[in-house]
Amino acid sequence: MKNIVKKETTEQQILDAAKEVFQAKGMDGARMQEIADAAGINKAMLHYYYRSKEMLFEAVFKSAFSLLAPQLNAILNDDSSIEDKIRSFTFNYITFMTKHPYLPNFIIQELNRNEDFILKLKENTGFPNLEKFETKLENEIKKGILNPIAADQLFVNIIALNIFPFLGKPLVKAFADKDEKTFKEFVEIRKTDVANFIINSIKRH
Amino acid sequence: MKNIVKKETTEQQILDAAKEVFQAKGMDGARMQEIADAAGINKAMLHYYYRSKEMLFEAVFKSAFSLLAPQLNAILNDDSSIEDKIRSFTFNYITFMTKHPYLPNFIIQELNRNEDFILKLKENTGFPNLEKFETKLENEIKKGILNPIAADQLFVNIIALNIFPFLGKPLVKAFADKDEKTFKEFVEIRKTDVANFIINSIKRH
DNA sequence: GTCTATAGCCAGATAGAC
DNA sequence: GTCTATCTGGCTATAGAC
Repeated sequence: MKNIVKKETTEQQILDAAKEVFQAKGMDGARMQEIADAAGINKAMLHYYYRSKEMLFEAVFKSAFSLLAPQLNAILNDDSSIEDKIRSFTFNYITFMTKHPYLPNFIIQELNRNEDFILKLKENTGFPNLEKFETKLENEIKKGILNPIAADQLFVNIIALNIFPFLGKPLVKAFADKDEKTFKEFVEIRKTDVANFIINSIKRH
Repeated sequence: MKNIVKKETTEQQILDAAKEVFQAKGMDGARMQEIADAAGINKAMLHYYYRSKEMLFEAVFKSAFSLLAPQLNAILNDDSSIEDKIRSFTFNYITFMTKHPYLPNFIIQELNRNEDFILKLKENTGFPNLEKFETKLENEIKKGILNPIAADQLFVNIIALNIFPFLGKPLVKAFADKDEKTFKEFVEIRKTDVANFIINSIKRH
């Protein structure tokens, strides 16, 4: 029986350190030396395990995106009502992002830097798509529960309202004169307010 | 009388080229050589006019932000009703961004990279603030025209819905299966749809 | 003001000992 | 597998001719 001590493999230590540095500095701003220091090992090890900076970055990026995709699929593919989807997504997403504040900016920035990444991601099974969401939405509109709205527009509205405060955090803090503490409170309120805002707009009165 | 030929100064040529390259690649990804090539002049000239890469970047950044700020002030400081503010802002902003698609991503990315920039910007007069918007909003809520909502939350919702599709363009294209043409149509629809979406949510029925 | 040439540095990658 | 030392190329910045 082996000791059950917290003994991560070197490979995993590197990946963790790389996540931290890449997410804070981006591909171009990150330095291999800084990643090595953060991992507490030698720079040569990075190349031993991941061959090149580019390949290490891709490993980090895929790992980051694979955290985000299930969040989106949850709203797109479960069977609850549109209203329930919106409420649970908003709450879960903001809770999740509070724990990973660098994540949205990292993904957006790198997707804009290199359009090919998105093609690689789409090859994977489990890449989010709107089909089920659209069917469900049209159904509820037909029933008169919701006002007419296009599925793509509604979906983009939902993720815009949830993601933007994290992307534009410095802007939001500056415009609305918030420090770290009041920004946290601002985001906390959104866990329920954003869903109310959306539902108020689309629900038939 | 001098010839009225299109003869920009070298300094302006450099700034234009730098805008293009910095906005596409970011501070870390941009290369002085590429900027020189885009300007059709020598690399040494960049340093002659702007001293260093950092200073050239700051000139570009300030110039970019000074395009964005008046857009925001328009909604915050004019005297029309909240509903009219939202309708005109949405239309104007999306029209403007269609012509400067790299702008939002550039500003957001660099603000996240270097938090000090926002402090420098706030020193300028004309930096957007919510005071007038908040007063106006509270007034209309009191009158019973609008449902209660906090000014900061509403303002962030408005800019989120307008800016996000440009920030997350690769994501939006991938999720909703759009090419360049259908993405343009999608954005075109938002010029009026986003305002309707917001007003529908906050207007008293 | 504009160019060519080059200094000086720094980062990614590898060779090779252990 | 892990380290130290080093190669190699590319980048910012400047010196100096015109």
